[in-house]
Amino acid sequence: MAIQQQIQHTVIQSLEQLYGKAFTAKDFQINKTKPEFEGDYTIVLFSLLKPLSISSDALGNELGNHLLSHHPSLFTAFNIIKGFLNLTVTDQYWISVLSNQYNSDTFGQAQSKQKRVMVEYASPNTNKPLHLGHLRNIFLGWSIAEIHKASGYDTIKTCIVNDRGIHICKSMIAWQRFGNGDTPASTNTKGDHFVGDYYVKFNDAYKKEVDELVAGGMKKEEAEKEAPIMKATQQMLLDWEAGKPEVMQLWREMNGWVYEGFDATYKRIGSDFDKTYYESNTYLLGKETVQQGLEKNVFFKKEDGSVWIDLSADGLDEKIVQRKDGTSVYITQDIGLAQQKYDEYKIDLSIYVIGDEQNYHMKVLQLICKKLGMPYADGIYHLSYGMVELPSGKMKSREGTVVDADDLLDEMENVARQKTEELGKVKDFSPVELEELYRTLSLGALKYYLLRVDPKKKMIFNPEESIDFHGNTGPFIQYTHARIKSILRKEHGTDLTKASNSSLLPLEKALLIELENFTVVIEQACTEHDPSHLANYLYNLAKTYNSFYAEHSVMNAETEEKKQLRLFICEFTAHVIAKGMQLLGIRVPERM
RNA sequence: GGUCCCGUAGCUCAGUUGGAUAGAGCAACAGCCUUCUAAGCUGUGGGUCACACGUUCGAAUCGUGUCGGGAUCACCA
Repeated sequence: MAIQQQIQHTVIQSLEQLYGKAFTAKDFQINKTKPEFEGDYTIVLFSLLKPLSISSDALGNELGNHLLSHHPSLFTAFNIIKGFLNLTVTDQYWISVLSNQYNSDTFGQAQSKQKRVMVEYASPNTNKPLHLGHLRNIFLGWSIAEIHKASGYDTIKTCIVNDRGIHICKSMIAWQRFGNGDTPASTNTKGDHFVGDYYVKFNDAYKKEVDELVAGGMKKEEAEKEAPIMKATQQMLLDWEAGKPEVMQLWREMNGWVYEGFDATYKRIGSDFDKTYYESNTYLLGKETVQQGLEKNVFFKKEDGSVWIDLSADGLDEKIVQRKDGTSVYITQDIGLAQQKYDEYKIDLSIYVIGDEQNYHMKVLQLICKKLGMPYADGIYHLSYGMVELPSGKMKSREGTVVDADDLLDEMENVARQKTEELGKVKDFSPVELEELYRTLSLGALKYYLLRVDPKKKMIFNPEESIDFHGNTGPFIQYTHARIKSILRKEHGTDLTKASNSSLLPLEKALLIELENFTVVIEQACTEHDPSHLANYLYNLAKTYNSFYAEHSVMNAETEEKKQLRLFICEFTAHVIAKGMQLLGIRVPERM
């Protein structure tokens, strides 16, 4: 049990015994004691004064003494300052944390909750390569899945690929017209970039045609509809829907190129999926649901045959769920897919990692599922994240200011190489080991940069700062790990019993307090769907360790007992850093 | 216009189930490598927590309003 919970229990017990009144954890607050005061944890007494009609000094003294005399192994001292009861936890308790937890590989892995969660993330289009925004999405999705796993959930990572529609036909038409039979292989181009280029070519050609029509006297609006290339694209969509063989073949081939490109990027960033859904398979889903909804009177039909739901009672608008021609709209497909996910995996929770521009849409989706009485409705959670902007403003594909994922990864790796060479610490590494290290460091920097901030906030991506390897960064934490490992290559802790009676220096204790908190942080990151808590925790842990490292020698400790104690603290810290970083999708090197 | 999100140091961000004198990093300046990795450590300066009012013993945190930024309100996906 975590220390804060233990304190809570003991306080509730003591209050019951002292005053015969039953309190719950909600009736008072326990905080970590501020560093300028003596003590480890603080009970805020104010909320208890009225129900007990007692002064804060009297309560503090009685409670403090009671706690000390009844739990001598837990508490060693207390003081009261202005209504705050500061408790000092015994060194023996912290050392026991070390001896109990250190050896178990399962520290940081909660027991199974017997629940299954599905995390959907990435969700790319097959007409554009992945960009910086996708990276934030993918890193968040991957991490939140890992965090749930560590919290005891069964997890399924999934991806819905937007592989059909008018926009996909655009790149197909452009390739037919301008491709000259080129392929990614023949041009030595990564498949997703290859196809993305034709999407751009389409837009160029389209704009040219529109301009020509306008120059010929047509109105812009009309020209945009009448442009021959657009008409051809619309025809192609119809042909696709009709399953015309040559269109299907081209579609499959071009999407295949894109998937090869995506897979290379996924592999590079260490991401994968257990299950991939394709919109071409799901876009017709949801029709039965519409029927059910009509029968249940959740939906209603207008004169023209279109089907709607009225959400005005919930503060939203009327929303269409089926067109008058009987086809599904976006929301209907999502309802259908939600049902399919549930049918296939019997999931308890379904997390959607999607940008915050879809907040309204996801709210509607969940509300409709609820109104339809779907058992999975309450388990839907939209992990909404803000846009990634550049210091110069928003990324705009039309203005060519989109930060391409592959380019960015290349650049990050170059910086990692350059910095590593400057420091010259790993000259004995083989070329393969060096490449591995550059990848570990550059990805660590990028992932940490994108994960350390609250997902729901939009963030500024500053190319120079994100590439920084100092301060609050991934490489700082990785470096701390490598430093510890360097010590541990010399010697490991062997005997903690010798140290069990020794007293702890402030920095030793500070480290143990933070280490003990690891599982609490994982749980918090899980329930709040927010990996940034974990990222900031790891940074603070690494900082504390580095202070400790600068202040106290491990190998030349004052006594053999101290040396053993510190070796164990080092191993425990390295373990927590490695495990915690893994939950963020970041690897830690042995040397750097 | 309706709804939702955001506004904390020059910059990027923590801190928000109400708690003590609001914290980090970057940038600037000053120190620390004959001892375990200086991608590190220590210190200095830097704040009207957008603003106003309210609730409270106590507000960056809760409420109302105002200002500023963003998203969304399609028979697009």
